[in-house]
Amino acid sequence: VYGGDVTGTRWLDDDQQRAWRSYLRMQGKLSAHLNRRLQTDSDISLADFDVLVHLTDAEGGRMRVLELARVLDWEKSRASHHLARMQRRGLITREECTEDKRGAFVVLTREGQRVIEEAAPQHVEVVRRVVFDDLTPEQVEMLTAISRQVLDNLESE
Amino acid sequence: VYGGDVTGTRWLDDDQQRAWRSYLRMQGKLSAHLNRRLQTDSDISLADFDVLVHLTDAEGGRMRVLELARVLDWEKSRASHHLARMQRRGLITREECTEDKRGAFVVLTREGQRVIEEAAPQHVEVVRRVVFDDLTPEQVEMLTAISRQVLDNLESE
DNA sequence: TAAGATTGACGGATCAATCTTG
DNA sequence: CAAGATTGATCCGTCAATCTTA
Repeated sequence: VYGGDVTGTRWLDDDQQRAWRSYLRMQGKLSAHLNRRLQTDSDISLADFDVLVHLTDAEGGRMRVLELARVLDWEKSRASHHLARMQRRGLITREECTEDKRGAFVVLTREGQRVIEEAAPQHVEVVRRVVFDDLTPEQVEMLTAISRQVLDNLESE
Repeated sequence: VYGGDVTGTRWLDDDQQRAWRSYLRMQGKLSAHLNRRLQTDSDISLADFDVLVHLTDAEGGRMRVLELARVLDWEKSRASHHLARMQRRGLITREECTEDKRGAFVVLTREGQRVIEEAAPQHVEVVRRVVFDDLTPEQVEMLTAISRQVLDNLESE
């Protein structure tokens, strides 16, 4: 379809089609792989991982729900549902916010800390091996440039 | 976390971290955007789109379920569930396979055909505008190379 | 009324179990 | 038993509605 020709639409040329199909295939397989590894190695999802990473980086291992949603680029309801599941599994807790009684803090538990410390090195190792070990510095730079260009274009859509 | 330094793990260097974070952000926003546009413009998901595209390209608009799952790189149960939903919405039908009575054909309906013909040009337009219009031919080539390298590495994991 | 957050309903994805035909 | 396919349970993500406090 990306290369058809029926109407006046401007389709993709051959190189662009090749790039687009490779990208789609790669991104699907890569995220599936990272998720699977994280799940089998550390019993968490990529989403759990991201939450734990951000909490670890935050002062006192605590963050407001909306702040977390903002940095992760998640809808607030997604954050709420996800945090509820993580709380059930003992990875985080909630604490009430005394200054603003509408708000809530998300707090990393001991167990959550243990899990992320175990998971992070293995995860980075996989990312390095699968993505970066065989890319030249020039390709790495280009990947950044391309991603940023696309992000820019998305902003102005 | 991708840049921490606690154990003997080899972490990512600054350029790699920058590239990885940009990529993750880009891929999340891009797929969200494409899905949202397809949903609001044509009332289908990206997954529906892919199914319809492959059926359109197939002889007689018909394909075996497992064949479809293979080209889309989906689990067979995902295919089954997804096709059931698409059938409920009238986009496809199932026909029994006379040669091998275990199997089933998935067939594009008139409505499915109408929908994909309406959706495709708009979708390609968005992809071109958001991804390709501002990339140099060199960057397009590099995107293909990077994607293929990562796919290769995934094969041998 | 708006901001911070949770809830419920529903479509989507995965896994294991199942059913039917080869 | 294996291959083609469906089903049910369960988890995830989105949307709209809701609840509470500012």
